[in-house]
Amino acid sequence: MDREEYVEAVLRAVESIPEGSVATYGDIAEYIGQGGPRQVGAIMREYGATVPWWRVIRASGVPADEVGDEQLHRLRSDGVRITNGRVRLRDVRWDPQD
DNA sequence: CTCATGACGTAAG
DNA sequence: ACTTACGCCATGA
Repeated sequence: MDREEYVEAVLRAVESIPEGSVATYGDIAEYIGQGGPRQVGAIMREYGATVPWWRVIRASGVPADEVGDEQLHRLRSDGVRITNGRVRLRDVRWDPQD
């Protein structure tokens, strides 16, 4: 799998996250079966603007510093419960079969 | 080829 | 719960 294919795979995965669900960087990498969280983050930094980027968050449930509050606002408008600047992954974590 | 970097993750203190 | 360390590994200099 070359880089272009990898980029496409990441973007497709993110597009498939339904409203109301949230995935971690690691989830995306695992789903693709290639690379790791840092690679996914690198792709998001470069191409994230073209997909629902706000549905991808750190495993801790806290947004990446770069996006911060903007991400929390968008998630809340998706109907995701936010408590203390934090997403409850327990409740909303993406399941690829959706 | 070596080196630094980083929308990350996890363990340890 | 917070902070620090370290592992990770593709990418660019």
